[in-house]
Amino acid sequence: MAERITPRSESYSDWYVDIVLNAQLADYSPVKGTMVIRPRGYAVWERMQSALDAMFKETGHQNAYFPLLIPESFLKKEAEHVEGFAPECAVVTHGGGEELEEPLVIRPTSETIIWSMYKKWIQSYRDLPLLINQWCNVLRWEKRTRLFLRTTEFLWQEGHTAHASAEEAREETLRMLEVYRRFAEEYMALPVLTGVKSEAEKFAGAVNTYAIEAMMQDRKALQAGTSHFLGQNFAKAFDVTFQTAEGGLDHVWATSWGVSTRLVGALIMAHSDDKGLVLPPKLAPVEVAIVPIFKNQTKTEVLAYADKLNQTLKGSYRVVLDADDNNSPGWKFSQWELYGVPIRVECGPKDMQNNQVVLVRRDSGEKLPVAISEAPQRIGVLLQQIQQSLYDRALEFREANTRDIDNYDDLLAFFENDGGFARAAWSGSVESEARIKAETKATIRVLPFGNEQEAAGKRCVVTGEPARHMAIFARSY
RNA sequence: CGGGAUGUAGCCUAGUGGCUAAGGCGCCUGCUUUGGGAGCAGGAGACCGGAGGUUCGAAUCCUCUCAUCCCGACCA
Repeated sequence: MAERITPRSESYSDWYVDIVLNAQLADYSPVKGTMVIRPRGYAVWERMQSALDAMFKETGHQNAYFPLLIPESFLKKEAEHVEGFAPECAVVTHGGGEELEEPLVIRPTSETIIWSMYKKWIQSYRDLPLLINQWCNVLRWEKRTRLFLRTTEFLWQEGHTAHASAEEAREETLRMLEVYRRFAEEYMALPVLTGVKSEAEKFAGAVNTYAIEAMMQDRKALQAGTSHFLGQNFAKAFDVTFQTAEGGLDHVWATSWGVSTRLVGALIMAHSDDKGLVLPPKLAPVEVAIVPIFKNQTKTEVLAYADKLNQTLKGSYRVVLDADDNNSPGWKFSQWELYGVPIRVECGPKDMQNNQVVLVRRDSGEKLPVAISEAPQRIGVLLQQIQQSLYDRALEFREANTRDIDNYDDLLAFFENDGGFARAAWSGSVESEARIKAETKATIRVLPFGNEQEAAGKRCVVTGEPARHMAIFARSY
């Protein structure tokens, strides 16, 4: 306890690890690349889940659960899919003490098992659309792992939908991308760019991959969610056809979309500071921590005063009263800051005399004395302000670190000296994207919607050929 | 997979061939304290990552091995 957190300026990745461990969000577990999500971290994930789940239900989706184990042959049915995932699959070869006839893959994603079932369930256009989501764990054998951001096993949500037409499936893909954008911005206070991924970055087996992309405090990009238009690729691989209203037979059109516990990592890296975690109020498991300040003579009165406030707030807020008398107030202040609680309420004898309490903002450190009778209302307003100012600050940071660049030397210099998001015209060729990656380590994070029009008349920043896109380049997680 | 680092009590660290492995934090008991990480007294807790070797003697030297972290390559 009371351990020093490495300052961001010294080492961003040490800082990140220190926050995760010291704020008790997660801990390393015995198997390489895996982690335990501790109660403080899991509570954040639960809040994310419940907000997202409600949004999925509102858009007509139902939850279901498909098995962890997938016959190895299923993965092989879609050519790009198997090529993309085979290297990172864990395979079960033995069960019940015997070697299995067919090895079973632990799901790296569930498209194949789901589409094998959709084949049974879909016969007619009347069965469509089929809109299913599942919350589960998946396993990808990653060579390099980082707490929350990339772990061998992680928790996520995967939506899989089937539609009667390409247009409808495309609409669904974009609808869910929009759900993710809203969630990131409204709940996580995280501004994101939306758009389509380049060929090199798209999902194995998709026709198009769309993503929300955020900037972290070290100016690197983080893909926070993806939504895929799968075309008829999986329907063809698994032979899923349906009778159209006109009596014909057609393959089903598909989408899939997901966000994972990586979002917790995004949340940490977007808002936290050298004192510890900073959580946006909407996702904070505890919104308000009350710290009474008392001496022996005043203990009873102050605790009664604090508890009265606690009881008043309880109905409306997620609040804890830290009545422990072993730790000093200063210790508690630091502790609740480390845990990222948005508002701390200090109340001691001086406050009692004035019928007030002191509200302290986690994001700014600002101390606000308020009349105790007004505290409940003021806290509500303050939580909203904190939520908003976290978003504003993150947006301001992103804007300040996004640069329009129109020649290759500047692009090289930008990633050499500054880093951030570079917006530049791009020909659309695989070679030029590969060259930028090789020389700057930056990749195309996203081709923002409407970028083609903007690119008209411009020349590719790498090759000088006529540009087809305005692309966002950045180094990424 | 390549490079680097690290494994000594729950955590951090000292100990680089020689007495019973040392200190800080945390933990337990008691007292005292409490407006920005409190103090005193007492206490529990370690086969020094593992195996083998060298030696009268190994946490320390050698060999092998395991694990984790960081950087890079790879990567929905």
